[in-house]
Amino acid sequence: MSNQRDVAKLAGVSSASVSRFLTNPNLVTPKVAVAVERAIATLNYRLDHSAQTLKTGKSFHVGLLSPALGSYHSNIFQAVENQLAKEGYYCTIFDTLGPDSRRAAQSRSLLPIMRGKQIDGALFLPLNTADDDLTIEQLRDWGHPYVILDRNLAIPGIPQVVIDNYKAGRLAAKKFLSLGHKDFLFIWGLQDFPSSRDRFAGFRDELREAGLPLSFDRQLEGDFLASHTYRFTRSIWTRLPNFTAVFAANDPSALGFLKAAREEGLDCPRDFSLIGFDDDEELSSLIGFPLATFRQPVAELGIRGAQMLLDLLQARPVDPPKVTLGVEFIERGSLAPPPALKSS
Amino acid sequence: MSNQRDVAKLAGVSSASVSRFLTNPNLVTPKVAVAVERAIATLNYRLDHSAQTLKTGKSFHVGLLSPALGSYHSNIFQAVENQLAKEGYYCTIFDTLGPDSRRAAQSRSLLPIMRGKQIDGALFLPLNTADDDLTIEQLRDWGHPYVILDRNLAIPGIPQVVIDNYKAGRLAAKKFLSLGHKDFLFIWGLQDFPSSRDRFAGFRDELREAGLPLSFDRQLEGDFLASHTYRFTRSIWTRLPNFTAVFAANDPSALGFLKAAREEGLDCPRDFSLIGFDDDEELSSLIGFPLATFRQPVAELGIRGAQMLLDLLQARPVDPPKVTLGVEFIERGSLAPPPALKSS
DNA sequence: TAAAATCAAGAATACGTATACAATGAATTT
DNA sequence: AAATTCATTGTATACGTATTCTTGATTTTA
Repeated sequence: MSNQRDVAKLAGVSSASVSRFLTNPNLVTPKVAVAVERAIATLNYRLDHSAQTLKTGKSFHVGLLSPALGSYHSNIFQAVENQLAKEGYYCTIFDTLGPDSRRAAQSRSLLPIMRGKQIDGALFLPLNTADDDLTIEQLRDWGHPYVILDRNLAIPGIPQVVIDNYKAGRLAAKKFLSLGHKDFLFIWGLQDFPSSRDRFAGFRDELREAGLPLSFDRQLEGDFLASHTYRFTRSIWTRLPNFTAVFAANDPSALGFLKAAREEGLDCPRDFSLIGFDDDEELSSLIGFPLATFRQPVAELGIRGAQMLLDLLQARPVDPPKVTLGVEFIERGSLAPPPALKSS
Repeated sequence: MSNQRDVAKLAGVSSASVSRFLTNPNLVTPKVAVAVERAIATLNYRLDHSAQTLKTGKSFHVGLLSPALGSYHSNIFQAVENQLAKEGYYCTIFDTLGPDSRRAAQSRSLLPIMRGKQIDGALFLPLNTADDDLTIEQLRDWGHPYVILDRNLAIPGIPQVVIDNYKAGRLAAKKFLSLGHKDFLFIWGLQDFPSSRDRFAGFRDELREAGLPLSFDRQLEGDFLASHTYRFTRSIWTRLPNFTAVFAANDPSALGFLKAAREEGLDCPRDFSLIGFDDDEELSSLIGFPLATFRQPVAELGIRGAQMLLDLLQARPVDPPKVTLGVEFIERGSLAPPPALKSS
């Protein structure tokens, strides 16, 4: 491996000029530039990133604290990674689901991010509440820029990019109400998930304001999975109150519920309307069911988050400290007025 | 930020002792050990990773060259990450799907991995053939250890961990043959995918040896997606030869085909048998169809690959330079003898 | 008991880079 | 033509660490 001294010697200049050329080619004369450039090519020289980091204190490396789960997370990662690459930054995922990570978070060591100054900043994608609050607290007195993704925090001044799940919940309720529905069900995702809670809160608030509060027996437990929702729905079917409209925390839950309902002889949308979340076209087209749902701006979440972190890192003004992204409602055939109205 | 000198001063020892303590506590007297330990705690000192890397030439950081796609890839990542963490290594994903990555691969710069000595080694998860061969070539004269995952290469001496897709293809054919089937269809995944090709090759070879070669009109194009397979199958239905057994490159393809077949009045397994790949329990339970399939040892792929890389990095003997992992056949109700035999 | 061997810890140095400072020469102004 | 400014390059140094070499102290052996 060659270094800047070797390049300098071969090019007949000082090592300072080589460094200057690397930092900003305009800092040197065209003559030196070409000489250095040629020497670099000849020696196949590469900048030593560790030395650069040691000297400047900037690693051009950020951490993404995120669980390594399905496609939702990898979509975000992909968007983040691409956005960061535009300004020469790299990204390491610190899996918040690994066996060690939990212990690390609780021992207040803020994961291994603190390994020296290796990481310039962080994006945090919280999962559940317990450890996450700890992690956020640790991030706050970490001393480096960070951005929190997809988690609505009341604390002001914290840079965050969120998806407006609350508004989506209200929107779902509004849709149902405008069709004339009066008897609702809500199917939870994992209750730990802030997104799930926000969707519920919006749904509940809108209904409450319409004078139709959502009692506990109208809330079904779930875990975002079709299979579980299906089994659970079957097991409590007889105890279910009358309903004509169902809002589920995500598409698989909605379809799991649909399956159980069909086995009981109900049809959607004839007997009840259904709205899911997080448009899964593959799934619903395979089942051949036109499920109304919401589309989340997942890629934009990653892009905006990464851009915000980049701005913070370069001490550029961050337009708004908190960005809220809206969801898109996908209207499909699973919506209809309640049966009572239809027959009238 | 404090450094070893600060710690040394506070502890009343030399900075060399601090470094020694950090490297191996047995290198110093218990007395200095406690003094240093206390000073470290007081100053909240952290080792500077860049300086350590600069000095030692080891970054304890490996790269994972992989597309950031769905759950298959994030499962592998999670396994890799956890395994590496056991020996203190970290992992950065270099997305081989990003806009820059393709250009980088083709310009022979081996992605940004070469950024100085920042990366000690790499795991490579190839996707399609074109750029991948280039990347592999570059890895070979990179000078650092690397392991190739899930891509069967004939070149000997290259460390790789593969899943035996070829054998799985043969196994599927054997199953069909033992039930008495004689008319087959194969549904391709993306032809670029080595896994898809291997599954086909195994299937084809087994049938050929049984005297039942698989002609081109019995191979359907596909892209691993249910929706596309469904549409394509419908579009060529009338031109399809007689068949009683179908092997699809993955579960969604199989279910997409199933949907099209059902719309034509066929039933599985009454009229034909079906085998998928990469067990997707959620999906098949939601559809309520017992699809026979194969389960891939995805986690083990990541674990073995990471372990192999760790062994290479630490110059430990690597047991076999190439590890082949078998797949597990999941027998379910989509299998039956062909209708001709049944009626006899 | 003296000499040799072992050991712990301090002093000094190098890894590759970026940059403050000094020096040189050219270009501009008076 | 002399004085001043400015741009460009070279020299020297520091970032934080690991490690070699050296030194001084302790233990072992003859």
